[in-house]
Amino acid sequence: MASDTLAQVLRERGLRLTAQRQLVLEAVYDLGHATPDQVHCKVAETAAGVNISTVYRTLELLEDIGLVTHTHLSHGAPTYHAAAEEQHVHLVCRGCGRVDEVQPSVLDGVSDQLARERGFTVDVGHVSFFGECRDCAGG
Amino acid sequence: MASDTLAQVLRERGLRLTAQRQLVLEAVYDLGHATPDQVHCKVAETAAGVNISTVYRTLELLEDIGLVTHTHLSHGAPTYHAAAEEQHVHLVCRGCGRVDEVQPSVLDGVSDQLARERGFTVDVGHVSFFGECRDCAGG
DNA sequence: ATCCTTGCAAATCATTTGCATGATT
DNA sequence: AATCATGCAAATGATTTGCAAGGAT
Repeated sequence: MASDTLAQVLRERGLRLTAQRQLVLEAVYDLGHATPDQVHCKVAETAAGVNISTVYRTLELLEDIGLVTHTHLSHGAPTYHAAAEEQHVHLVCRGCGRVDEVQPSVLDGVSDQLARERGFTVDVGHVSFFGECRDCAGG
Repeated sequence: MASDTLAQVLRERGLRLTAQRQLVLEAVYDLGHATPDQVHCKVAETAAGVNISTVYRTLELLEDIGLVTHTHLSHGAPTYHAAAEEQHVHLVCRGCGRVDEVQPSVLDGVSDQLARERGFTVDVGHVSFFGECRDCAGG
């Protein structure tokens, strides 16, 4: 279970396991992709008193620890998601705002080419494509 | 010249040509990729009194008009660049922060594949890859 | 008992907006 | 002269931080 990992990693660092930290981590797992504010709302469903600044601090901590990652979709809003799911590419639809995911292998060709021609190593875990999804294109 | 286009487009809309608007547009051309703040600094080199809110308003206007575009690189900072150069892919180095550019044609394979398999139309003018450039990888 | 975490409030930072003054057409 | 644009300052929204009180080990 995820909370076991959390407890363990925290202990290794001499940090403490708290209800807030468990809730924030669960919220990230549940939501898939979420902004700090959305995480805060989700957490509030269970524990209304949790402060937004605690959410920020906890997300930062969880990212440090390696349990979550964040990306910047659309207009600069940071969205957090579980680190285990890191290896994917985001497809963000400008029409409906939906965030879809695809295998990072779609980038194999590009990343090879960029490595060869530019010496640039692409971080395939942090790629987002903006555009229009099938539904929005059809309508 | 660019300012001719600016004057012309403004006139068509019943808007006015001002020194500030010319300066902001020039700054965007000069800087290549720049945040509102960087544009403001550049403009200040010539006209110290220009207000930051004027820069924001002007960038928005220039984007409306179609002379500049903006993208979100790295941690959510919006960067503006000339619309004429829109068709390129950004390579953002996490090491040194440098922003390089490549032809959007590197994405031909991926965008074809996503269109076929997902029905997703990639906006190739707004793609950024994060990673490590040759210099940073070597050191 | 120690010292990490939290909540609260204030501080910051980026961006936006209202309004009176000043500039462009 | 008629409006549009600007500067200024205050408002806003997001995120960060200081600090004292509370909680985990």
